[in-house]
Amino acid sequence: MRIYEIHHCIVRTRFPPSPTGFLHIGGLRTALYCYLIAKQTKDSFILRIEDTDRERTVPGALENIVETLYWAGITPDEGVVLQNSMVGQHGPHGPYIQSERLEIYRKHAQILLDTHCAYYAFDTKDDLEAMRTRETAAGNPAPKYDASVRMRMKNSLTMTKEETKAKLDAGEPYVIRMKIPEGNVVRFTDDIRGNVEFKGMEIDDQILMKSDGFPTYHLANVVDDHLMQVDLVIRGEEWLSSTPKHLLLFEYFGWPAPRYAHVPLLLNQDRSKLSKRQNDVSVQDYIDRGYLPEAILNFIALLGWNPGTTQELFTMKELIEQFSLERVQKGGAVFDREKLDWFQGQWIRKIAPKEFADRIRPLVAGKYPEAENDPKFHDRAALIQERITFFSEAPEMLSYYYVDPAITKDLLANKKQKVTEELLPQILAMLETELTKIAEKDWNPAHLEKILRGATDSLGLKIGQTLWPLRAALTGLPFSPGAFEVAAALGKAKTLKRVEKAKQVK
RNA sequence: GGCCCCAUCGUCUAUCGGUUAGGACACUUGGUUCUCAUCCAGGAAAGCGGAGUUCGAUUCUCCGUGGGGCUGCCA
Repeated sequence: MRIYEIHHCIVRTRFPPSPTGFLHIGGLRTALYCYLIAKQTKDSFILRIEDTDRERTVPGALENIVETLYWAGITPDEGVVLQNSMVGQHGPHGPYIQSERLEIYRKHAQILLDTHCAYYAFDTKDDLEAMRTRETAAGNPAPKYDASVRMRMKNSLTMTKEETKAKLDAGEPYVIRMKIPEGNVVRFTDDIRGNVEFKGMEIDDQILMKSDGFPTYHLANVVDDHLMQVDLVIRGEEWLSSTPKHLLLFEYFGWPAPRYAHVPLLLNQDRSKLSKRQNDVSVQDYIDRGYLPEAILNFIALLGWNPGTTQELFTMKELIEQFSLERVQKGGAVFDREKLDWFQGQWIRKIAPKEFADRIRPLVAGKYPEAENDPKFHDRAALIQERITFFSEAPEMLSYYYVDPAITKDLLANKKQKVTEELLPQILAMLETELTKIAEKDWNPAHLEKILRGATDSLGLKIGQTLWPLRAALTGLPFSPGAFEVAAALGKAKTLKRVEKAKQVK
């Protein structure tokens, strides 16, 4: 049971990745869902960069994230955008990169300090580690910096105002922690999970400002979502248990909280959280392997969401029309490469023939320069479009147009086709004489078929027995488009030359 | 350990108390002018366990069990 009917109201959403690596496939799905909801309600999709962890920020990650989003067609209306292929920012609530908003966070942390919702803490990492060791030894299995230990640590709640001020003035490093009231019960309605209740939950005195002057996710996220007027937060399930902290922060500031929707995680085959060890996790990996954005989008949209109908293939436009949080699954979804490949095959076949040819031509020409100016390239490409799943398979599938294939006896003779080595000379001889008789103007699949069928019949053979050696002689491949098509496309001269060559194979 | 979330074919999922539990991928059988692919037709394949509510539970409740997440001066 869902409380919100989200279809008819306007919803601003945001996707806030951390530039700690290339865009993650799970992140792409979250971004897609955010984008779909915003577009569905004709509102804005914001891209914000959360680079508050300076140690984990990796160079180039930000660019990759933005470019990959554009590759997928998930284009932000506001925030970090691409302007003339360069990363830029756009919108009235900027900057949209958190490291450029430090002053804003500092100011808001001060508000919390002033209202006694937060306090300074001077404990060093060693102090904290010692505390954890001590508490664990005392039988506390999960020590926290909460009310139970807070009063024994070095912070502005245990020190006098003068002591605190002296430490601050002396430039001693400090963090700002969020003060958590005791014994609260937090309830909220998640747009995917319904009512979520944290009973008797112990929230820790979360650090809001780190000693390096950067905010943590919790502070920055809440402040930005409010300032950027985000209506709906769609994020991964790993954030579900920290939502009470965020809700409390909104309460401290006196701001209305946005709605939340926690999407289930993507899983490995063994149902653990999708990991690098077992899968390609960055979208870049899939781009490099040649997956189409349409295939990736279609596949991940359906990992955790379903339309309620038997439709499997979706364009972005259809996803925008049909997507709804109500139909998002609560449980995690295993990432199944085989199904992804099926979508890839479906989408590669949907490409217009001309575009398909234009896409594969550079690849083929890279290996066989002749293809560059081949006037018949489009016809050749058309024959393989439904035979390949990736563009990268094209060069091999078209190789025999540009180079004479290596032909082996093992390929020419084929048990399954009842082509024995003894029969081979007879078949090849027949092919040569019959093909020689055909006039250039009649050199087309239909006529070739008519002649070859007739000749095969009169030899008392089955059509497969003549066509297999022909196709093998022409392509040198165990599989390819049909013999008639290939012969027609190759032309009479080349065809005869290869049949001739096949006769020489020992 | 604590807190939280989740649970239908191998996988992604439909089902909003009554169905021969449906579809898709993968698998498999057969067909489609020769191979491969496409396409078409068919097959095998599922409600974690136990109580309860109900005339009737996959569906509602509870308890187990299992899986996952969080429990950082990471997000």
